[in-house]
Amino acid sequence: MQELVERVTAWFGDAARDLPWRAADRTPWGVLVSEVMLQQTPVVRVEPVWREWMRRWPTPADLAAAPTADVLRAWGRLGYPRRALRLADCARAVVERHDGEVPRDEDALRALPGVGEYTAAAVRAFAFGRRAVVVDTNVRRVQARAVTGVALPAPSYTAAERRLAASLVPDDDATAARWAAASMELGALVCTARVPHCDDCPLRTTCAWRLAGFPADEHAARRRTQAWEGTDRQVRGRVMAALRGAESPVHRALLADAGPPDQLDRCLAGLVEDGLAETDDAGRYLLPA
DNA sequence: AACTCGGGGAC
DNA sequence: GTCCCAGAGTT
Repeated sequence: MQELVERVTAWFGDAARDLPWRAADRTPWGVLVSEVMLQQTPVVRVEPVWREWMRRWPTPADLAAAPTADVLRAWGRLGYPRRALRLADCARAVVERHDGEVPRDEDALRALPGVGEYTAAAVRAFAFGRRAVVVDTNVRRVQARAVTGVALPAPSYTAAERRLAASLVPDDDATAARWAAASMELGALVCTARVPHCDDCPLRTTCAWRLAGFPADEHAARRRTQAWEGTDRQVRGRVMAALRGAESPVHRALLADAGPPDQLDRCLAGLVEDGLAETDDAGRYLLPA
């Protein structure tokens, strides 16, 4: 085994966080739910929502039968609520296509709503203990620094990164699955984006970025922070927060604080189009049944 | 390849 | 105010 893998997996033995979707009594469905919730959302915010979600809907069949309004309220403020719709669609697909059991086959996983390249690989590794090339934002950063010797990976995932990641994955299932969890954990806890904790890193003596003298990020100029103030996403978020909190359908006039009239209309139409909201016969807005 | 899609905590 | 977070789907 490569020394890189050995050092990181050994470190993981002591440093691994005690997360509920890693517990001995975890289920493949619980792992899948956690992965969807964790898409672009930090662990600390997901954990309490995941616990309540799994208590309420422990199996795909349970979630498949839940009203959309309940699903969206339970999703709460995790963000990107379309993920909640896809997760419910995913539960129905698991029930219909796979007799209620999360499939182990990578192609079958990828065919599920809300499951892309990363999530399919993560479920393979973490739910079933199988070999998979699991590359998230943490792994990209760890290999960019430790192997390639640059401060941060390119803005978008490249074929070269995928090839490098594949070359690092150990051959046997158990070690590969452990490497996947360990390399992600290193990026999340030590090899962090803003202020890396190199003194605590198991790779501090071999890290290519460190040995090169911590060269600056070459892509810094091209990274554009996503605008937020005044965007449709902000307005949509305000509308969804209002609908989640409402006990009865909401008249458009009561949503006027969410944004300027034209933008509000556009966002309302978009939310209806996305299946995140609907209107009653009086033209008021509510979460879908 | 570029774009859209939330929300909040750390700095 | 800026950055970043276990990405996916659409165009």
